[in-house]
Amino acid sequence: MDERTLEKALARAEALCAERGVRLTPQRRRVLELVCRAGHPIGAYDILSQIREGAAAAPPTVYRALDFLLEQGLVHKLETLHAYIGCTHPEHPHSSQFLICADCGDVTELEDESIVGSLRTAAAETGFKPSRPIVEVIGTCANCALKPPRK
Amino acid sequence: MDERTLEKALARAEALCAERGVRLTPQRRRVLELVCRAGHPIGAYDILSQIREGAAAAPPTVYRALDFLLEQGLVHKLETLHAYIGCTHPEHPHSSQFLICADCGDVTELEDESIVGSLRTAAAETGFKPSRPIVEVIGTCANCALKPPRK
DNA sequence: TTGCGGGACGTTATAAAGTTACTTTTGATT
DNA sequence: AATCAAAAGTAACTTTATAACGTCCCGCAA
Ligand SMILES: [Zn+2]
Ligand SMILES: [Zn+2]
Ligand SMILES: [Zn+2]
Ligand SMILES: [Zn+2]
Repeated sequence: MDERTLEKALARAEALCAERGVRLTPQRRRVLELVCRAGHPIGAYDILSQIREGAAAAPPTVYRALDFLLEQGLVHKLETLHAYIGCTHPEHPHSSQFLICADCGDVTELEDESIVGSLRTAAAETGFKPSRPIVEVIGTCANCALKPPRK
Repeated sequence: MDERTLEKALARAEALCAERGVRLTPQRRRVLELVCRAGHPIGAYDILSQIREGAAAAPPTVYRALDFLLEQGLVHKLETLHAYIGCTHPEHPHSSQFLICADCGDVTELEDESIVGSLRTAAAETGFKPSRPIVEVIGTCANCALKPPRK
């Protein structure tokens, strides 16, 4: 994520948190910044080591900030990667889907109504009430499909 | 999984592996048995501790067996639970979806064409080539929706 | 028969991800 | 100023997974 986009994302997060009456503390803001700046999924311990460049810190510091950011929908967790990524449209709560390129590591966040719809329908048929649908598709992105695999 | 079903599942696994020219060794068979017997998602270290009741064993023993069983499509991994479950229809390779009850822990394996279709369509729109679609829906199963939450 | 060569397994150690429990600080409210 | 809860600091620990290397066993070729 470039500097310009980052600024906007952080400003938007500030505004959202203010609106919701929750505190985007400096720590939380810092973690959000690191997640966004990475531009790709980043692990909790990667975040931690970057934080440690400026100050002492331990795992709970990062995990607490991530918990907050996840609750507020400002970041998402990619379960298959054990990594976190900034949300591209945090304004409204949503259930999104991720396309994860196994070659270059790029991730695309989708919000596809037809996927959500088919999930809902299938669940309803068995009487299941979904609360958190996880959809992570591993594969090859358009870019990487064109060129020989990296390495 | 009851004893009767278990027998059948193991026999089916034997047959499949023979057909494919791969070896369902005693270790692998034992791990498959433990996964199936559990009847619900079971962690690698739970499997390990059960194996240890009979003999010395270390994590790689279990993970290697699981890798084999995953490759052969005899078990699935639930990424959100870090746990493994027997496949209900291992005859043909497939990409399935899981409904995971957060209350009772029960998991239903679906093979829903409309979900797969909508995933394929959405991916195709961005030029993404899916190889491993992960779909795990956390929620409440029909049974648990009826009665007050456990605990 | 002997000597590969590869797959399966044993063993030790370590990495990576996440949590618990308890203390201290901070900041808003009264 | 006193109070209280949310946030952050800190140390230890648990859980999940992998790396690295050695051994055994079996099929097959020389
Ligand atoms: Zn999002
Ligand atoms: Zn790519
Ligand atoms: Zn299956
Ligand atoms: Zn249930």
